[in-house]
Amino acid sequence: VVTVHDVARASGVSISTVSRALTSPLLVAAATRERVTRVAAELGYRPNRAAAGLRAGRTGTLGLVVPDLENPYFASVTKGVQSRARAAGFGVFVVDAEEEPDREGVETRALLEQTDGVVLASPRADDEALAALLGGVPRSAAVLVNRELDGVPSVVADDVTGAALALDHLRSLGHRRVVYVGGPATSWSDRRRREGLRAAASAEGRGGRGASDVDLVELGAFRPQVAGGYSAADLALGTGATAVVAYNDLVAVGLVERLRARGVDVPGDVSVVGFDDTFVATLASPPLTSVGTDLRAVGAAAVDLLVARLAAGGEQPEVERVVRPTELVVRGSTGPARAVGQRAGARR
Amino acid sequence: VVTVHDVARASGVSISTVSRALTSPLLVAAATRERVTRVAAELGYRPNRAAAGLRAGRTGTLGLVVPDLENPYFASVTKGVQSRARAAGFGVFVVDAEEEPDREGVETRALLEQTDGVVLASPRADDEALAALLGGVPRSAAVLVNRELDGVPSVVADDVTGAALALDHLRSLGHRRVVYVGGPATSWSDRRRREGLRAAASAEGRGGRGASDVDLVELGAFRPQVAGGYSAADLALGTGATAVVAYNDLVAVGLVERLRARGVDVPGDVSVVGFDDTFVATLASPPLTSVGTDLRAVGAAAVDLLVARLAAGGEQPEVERVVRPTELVVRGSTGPARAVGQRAGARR
DNA sequence: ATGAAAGCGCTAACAG
DNA sequence: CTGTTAGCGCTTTCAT
Repeated sequence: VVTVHDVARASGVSISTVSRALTSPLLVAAATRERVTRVAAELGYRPNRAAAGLRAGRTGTLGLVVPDLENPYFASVTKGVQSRARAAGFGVFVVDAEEEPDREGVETRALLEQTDGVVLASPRADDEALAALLGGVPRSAAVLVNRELDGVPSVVADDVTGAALALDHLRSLGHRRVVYVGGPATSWSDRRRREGLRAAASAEGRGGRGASDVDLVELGAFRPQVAGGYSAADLALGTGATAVVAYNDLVAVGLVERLRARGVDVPGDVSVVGFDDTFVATLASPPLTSVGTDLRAVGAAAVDLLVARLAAGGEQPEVERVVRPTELVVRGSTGPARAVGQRAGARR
Repeated sequence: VVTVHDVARASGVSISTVSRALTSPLLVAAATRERVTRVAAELGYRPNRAAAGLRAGRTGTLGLVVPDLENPYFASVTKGVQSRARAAGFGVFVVDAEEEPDREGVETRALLEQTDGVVLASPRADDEALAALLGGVPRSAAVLVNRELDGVPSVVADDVTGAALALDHLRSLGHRRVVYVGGPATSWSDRRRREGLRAAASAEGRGGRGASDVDLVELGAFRPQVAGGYSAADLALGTGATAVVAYNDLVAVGLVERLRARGVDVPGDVSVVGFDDTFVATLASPPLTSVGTDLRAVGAAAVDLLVARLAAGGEQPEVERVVRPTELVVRGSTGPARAVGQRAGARR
């Protein structure tokens, strides 16, 4: 392995000049800098991050904790974090907490001490535990993704608006009774999505009829998986709603599956809207209308926040809350509401 | 941050004893060891990996390079690597090479020097470049996943057998003309899958009719995405085959999509088999029959290999090649071959 | 069995 | 602008 000493010897300067030439180019004469840089390249010198960090107090590393890497949602966030971090010169320690709040806590704590900062995506811990975890963060910084907490910078998608978009879309298709198949009670986004739906449902429609014209029925906590949607389908159908908004794309897929099995056509008889707009939405049949956001951009924004705080050093900027726009992507799973009583019976 | 010094002071011993008590328990008196351990826990001491590695020459870190984190295949491998590495006390640097061979090379090289070892999943580089990259690996170890190369330990799925299973399955359903919609020409697994299909096609059927009873038609390189399958569908149909084996699940989904759009029923008119058995296979409609392997186990096995080599130190064990079993998961996309001429015309 | 001391590779004062 | 000198936190001889 080639070290600063090798480069120093080969270019006839001291090791500190090598270090400076490579990390603070402005502090060394142009000629020297150029020579050192060239020699370093020739020798294939690569600074040892661990050593650099040990002395400088930084590690050049960021941590990322996600609940489940196999979930496309987090895969995208991870990709965004990874990519932006690399561009900023940081390596990324990725940890999969396997949906366990305890592991999440332990791993986050460990990362906070071994990295310059950590991105915590959709933490499963409750507010109290989270506050305790991130409370006395000294030199390391933490940024939340898809979750907000007092005093902690965060990047979230504008789910409230997104949910409203979904409801307005259904309203414009003539749906007057919409059911929401919700996710885990502890889910922060679930709360936001409900909020948005309620607000949009109680607001006047575009038609300006003066009073709310859409009934919103909210269903309880279902598992955020295909199985959850499958389980919820009969209940949803029983409400007499002509449209369903699902907690996420997977739930939507489960809903569609069960509805079809019962002979209910989507979108002919019932429209279904998903959330997150992961590639699952495009794969499903029919392809799902879904509310999504650019998840890689979310991850990248989180890194930006982190890097900004690190660069700021002592004088921390005020706690920033980035809200990324959401958009409704209309695909084949939503269509005009069928007039009441017009629904076809079970087929097949 | 609490360091060895703090623990040493609080427990009345020297820092070297603390270090030993925590890393080589056998070298210190039971009583001392216990006290130090307890104090360390009370103080919430967490060893600084960078510092430990600097002196000891290890980093306690593994690297993982994948072509695309959003690809469910690699998401699973990553999960397996992450999980096993953690269990073995290693952190994992994850790098997404974004399908670019150049970045792959650069990142791998960087990781090789900053970590104790790296797992290289499905490298896109050709044999030559790969050999150059991994050739003079000094102290760091490298393990390949889903790829083999002389002198480098690897973990691969038994795609040859898997492909044969798929073909036998189709044969048993009465299919006598099967088309393979292949992936990128540079893909190592593509070659193995073709091999397996050819071998099975040219072998006698279960019926022991003495001569090959299945025609295998191989189609050229298609993009390993849904779009690739969509593009290949018409060509595949034109061969007169009653069954299609796709390079992977995504391609299979694209095939099904286009076939259906043309009024060809799956599996009624044509059977389709995917590869990898990612969750895409379960989400598709109909759910895909697919050849898969436990990808998390693949990732875990790669870490095992790496850790074993690291533990071995000087006397490196011989180059191991782990071949993980594949299995055929039969779902709704395959069915009995329809008698010739019986295929229904375009519907809908 | 334990302590003292010497660095791992690098950066950050501190002097020139 | 550049060289010298201390260490960062830890492991590991080398003594004892």
